[in-house]
Amino acid sequence: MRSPAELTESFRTNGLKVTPQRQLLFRLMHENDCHPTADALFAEASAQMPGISLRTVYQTLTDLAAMGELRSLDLGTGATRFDPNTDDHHHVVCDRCGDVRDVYVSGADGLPVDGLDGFEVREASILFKGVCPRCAVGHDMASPTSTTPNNPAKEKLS
Amino acid sequence: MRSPAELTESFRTNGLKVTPQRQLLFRLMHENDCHPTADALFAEASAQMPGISLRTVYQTLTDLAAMGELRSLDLGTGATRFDPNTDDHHHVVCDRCGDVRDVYVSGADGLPVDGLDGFEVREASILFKGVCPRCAVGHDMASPTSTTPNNPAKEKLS
DNA sequence: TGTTCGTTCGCAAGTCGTGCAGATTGACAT
DNA sequence: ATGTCAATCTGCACGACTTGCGAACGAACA
Ligand SMILES: [Mn+2]
Ligand SMILES: [Mn+2]
Ligand SMILES: [Zn+2]
Ligand SMILES: [Zn+2]
Repeated sequence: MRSPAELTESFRTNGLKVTPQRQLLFRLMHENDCHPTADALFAEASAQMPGISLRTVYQTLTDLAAMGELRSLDLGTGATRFDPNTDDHHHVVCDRCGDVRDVYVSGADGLPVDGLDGFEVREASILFKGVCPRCAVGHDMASPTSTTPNNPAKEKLS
Repeated sequence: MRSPAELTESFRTNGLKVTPQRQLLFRLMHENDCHPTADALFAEASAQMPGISLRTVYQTLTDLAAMGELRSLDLGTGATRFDPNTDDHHHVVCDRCGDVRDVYVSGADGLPVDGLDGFEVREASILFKGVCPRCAVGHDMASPTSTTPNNPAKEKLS
């Protein structure tokens, strides 16, 4: 997502007003990497701007998504999540705590897909579900003396 | 999903009762390939059994999913869809009409995934979005004299 | 045929998101 | 600086989807 200054510029040149509420959300989303829900952003925003309405948070996020400044995600966790990262990437979500992280899958394009006879595909998203490192602590059946030495950077799918 | 007879057997041996409502849903789901919502199944069921409740449809589908007899899917189309196909497969959904089809992606396992540091992945699902052949008719900007000769069996991702 | 406990049903309630309309205010011209 | 006007904000009601609850019901078995 672009910087608050760039968004301000862009909004004004498009006849859109730059309100304090919008500026606040520009700031809260910029460089945010935790895929917040509208409600979570409403909580953060309310701390800095008491009286801001949840309706406005929804409205602004929807607008930003429509402009392509951010992506709205349905990860099956109940509420829509908003993502300032507009790169071509995918997600992994923790079953236990709902934490979401970005993942990058190389070579996904070009895989043979059987069954889409005639379907004109416009978008493909990959969603991983599992358990995050924090939630895994003390909950798995691994040997008691050693945590599984997970490769911190690269693993294989499934 | 297993046959109504097999499910009946399985239910009874597990101390679960085989009610007319359940038998009907066994039949409606068996060999169903259109990924219906609870409400759609409720409509079908009501035709054959007036008075059956939507609550019971939800209950039975949830139970079957918990037993692994079917899968419940959140494809971002609003309502949960229920899938008697328990194979390892994925889905493509039409943006316009919501139609869903099964797709099989080979080689998805083994793709290098960057960013899941420590996440223990238990499941990976791929969701394609696009336009189905029926909805594409007369709505695209293709040359007017020829429909795009889509390969009917195999295409490449994205 | 009677007992029992799982099941069904109807309704209330919960979650998430949107429609609406009056009050507010940013942007710009005067 | 002030006025104008349309875009925006807010609060509330509403819609779609799903689940909680408890009384009535009925399948399974003796
Ligand atoms: Mn992301
Ligand atoms: Mn399927
Ligand atoms: Zn977690
Ligand atoms: Zn379609």
